[in-house]
Amino acid sequence: MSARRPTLKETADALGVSVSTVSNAFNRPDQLSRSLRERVLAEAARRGLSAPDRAARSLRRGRSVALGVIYTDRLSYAFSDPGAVLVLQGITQTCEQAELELVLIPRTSVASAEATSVGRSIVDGLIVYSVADDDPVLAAALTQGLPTVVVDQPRAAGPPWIGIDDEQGSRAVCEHLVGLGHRRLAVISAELDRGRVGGLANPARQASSTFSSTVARLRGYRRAVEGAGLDWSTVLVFEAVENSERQGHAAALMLLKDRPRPTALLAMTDQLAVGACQAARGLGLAIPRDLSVVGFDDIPAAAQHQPPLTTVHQPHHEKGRLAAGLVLELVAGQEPVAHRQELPTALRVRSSAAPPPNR
Amino acid sequence: MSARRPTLKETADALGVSVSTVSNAFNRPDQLSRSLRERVLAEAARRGLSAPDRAARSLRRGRSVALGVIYTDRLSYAFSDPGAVLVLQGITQTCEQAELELVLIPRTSVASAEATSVGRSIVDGLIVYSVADDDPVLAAALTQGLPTVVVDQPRAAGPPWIGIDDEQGSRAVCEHLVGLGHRRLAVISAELDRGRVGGLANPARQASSTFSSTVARLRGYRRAVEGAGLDWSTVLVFEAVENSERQGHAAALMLLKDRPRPTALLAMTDQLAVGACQAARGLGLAIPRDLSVVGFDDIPAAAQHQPPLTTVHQPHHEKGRLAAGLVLELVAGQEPVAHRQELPTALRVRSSAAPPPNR
DNA sequence: GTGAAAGCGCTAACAT
DNA sequence: ATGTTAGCGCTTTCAC
Repeated sequence: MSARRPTLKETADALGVSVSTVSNAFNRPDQLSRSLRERVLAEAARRGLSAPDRAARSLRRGRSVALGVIYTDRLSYAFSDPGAVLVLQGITQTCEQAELELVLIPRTSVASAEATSVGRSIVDGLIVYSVADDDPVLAAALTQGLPTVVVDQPRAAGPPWIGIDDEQGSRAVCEHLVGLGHRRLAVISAELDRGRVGGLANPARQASSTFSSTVARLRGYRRAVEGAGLDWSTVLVFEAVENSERQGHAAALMLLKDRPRPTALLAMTDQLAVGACQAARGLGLAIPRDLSVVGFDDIPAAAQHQPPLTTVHQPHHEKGRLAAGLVLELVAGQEPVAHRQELPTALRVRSSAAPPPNR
Repeated sequence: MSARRPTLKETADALGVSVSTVSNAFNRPDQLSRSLRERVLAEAARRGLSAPDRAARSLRRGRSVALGVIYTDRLSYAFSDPGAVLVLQGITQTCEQAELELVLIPRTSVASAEATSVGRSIVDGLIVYSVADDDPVLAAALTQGLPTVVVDQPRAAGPPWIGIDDEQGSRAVCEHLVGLGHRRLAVISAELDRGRVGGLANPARQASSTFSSTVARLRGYRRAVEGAGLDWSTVLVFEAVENSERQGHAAALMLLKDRPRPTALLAMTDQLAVGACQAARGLGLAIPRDLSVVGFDDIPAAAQHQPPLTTVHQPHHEKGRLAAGLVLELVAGQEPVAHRQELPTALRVRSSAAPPPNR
């Protein structure tokens, strides 16, 4: 690995021209004669200089050619969440078209100032994806004046926002269950706050949640439950500490201990639902005969699952595409057409939910 | 969105101290008194300056705090390939631990000099993942002296390499099929070259492939076929132009037209295999009764598939982790312990392959 | 413990 | 059509 990166100046000196000529050869072909430009580019290539240094260019121009993404907590989790992968794909697609790099920014564990750093010049705009209401990263980005859009959470954020109507979606699945005749329900919830306590969460803890999508979905369930004349306080809520089948499994095991046993499980994500199904099966319960399980997200695996999961569809890919497009508008200095875009969800009735047993 | 990003100088002036003091407050806490540091940091925070400008810092220091990834062709495809997603997750995990950003670098369609640009200072190291032998991007990175490691392809690359023994893996599945009694085989191949012609590929075209993993897998199949005393030229090879179920579907439709009909399909990826299964089913063929189908990769969906896919397992996640670790060593200036790491594959016998019918 | 000054590599305004 | 020049915002000796 050689030491120094070739520079414009070097190339210029070798050719006996000025740096700006070399710079122009790269940036403004029309500013010099065709032949000179070719000579310059050839010499540059020979020296391994395929383009001007990015850091210097960014510093000088005051902007880079990249978008950043910040995801809740551990960045690597984004890749184990099929929904997040689709969102990222949508974002990437837009970046690709705009020939922009995509910078995945990890959250450092340390709570230093550095930790919330999202300096301009390394990215021109930022997508803050699914972050807690009290996450300092949003404020940091905003005070820096970095063009920022929020995806999903926090819902109440000041900057442009793209997400779905979580409450409506969760209410729809829950009403479906209630409509089927279920009266004993239990919820497998996503994270309630950054503390991620996990386990059974009483109403007080539910109320203190700082993940606004979680809050909204919980509210949707609750509305449906109370709409059916049932008492929300009888509905057990288990907080999963991460979106994984493992947690869904653990949650179901816990919830199914309750007596009389719930006849339906409302999982806040499909992955949690899948894990719950496994747990139920391990307990000898057939789905949907002995137990109904519904999810949320409609990840690709939901339809493949046995039995196919009844769930709430949301346009992940679209969400990503639109979010990236919105940041681009912001970066370009345009006033975005739509400051808040709430994308529709749709109940997907498949076969993991059926009327409760012995009825 | 405010105009300018706050600077160290501004903060320094407001406080009546020098820029270097502010810089020290961020970078070398021990260089100033505790109280001054606190005052500085407070003032900085008030101005929305959470950290020094990244571009300026990178320029000055000669390095950034990021790794880059370049993936074949369209970056967004990486997110629709479950194997690639796992590799990215592995990479991300290592980045996270090292508190490094991950830059996904799109390939620009234009074949300009700019297109192959991977300037230092925006990334400290580069992972070139699954790229054609003749892809100019590798040479560009190398002549720039950017610490680079290759994952999967090209296999013969000069820089450190991490991948699997493709030939051994494909040979193993194919021998499995031959051992089951299959004599009429057909192959659904991954891309043969950057041109991506698609469709049936004769031996000449097969031989001209510039994707070295594809070449190796093809060779593995061939060895197994010839090892059984069969003639490779009777084995139809269909080139898929992308790794998708769709292409697998199209390929199978084509290959199953041949008479006598193949009794087994060797798909070079699980996604192609899944698509092939769908096509076969559409033709009224039961798997594995009427047709055996095997894949490669052992993506998570392979085991979930109906029927569970017989395939070749490879450690995607591990590959990503190790690759990122290797770049890190290079960046640190260390001579890497292992310059070439060939990770093991393992045949996973499940139920999508069985003895051929009427035998 | 704090400040002054040089310069990282580049671009863009201005000269020629 | 090409060159000169002044910084972009920061880090880092080196003085004090």
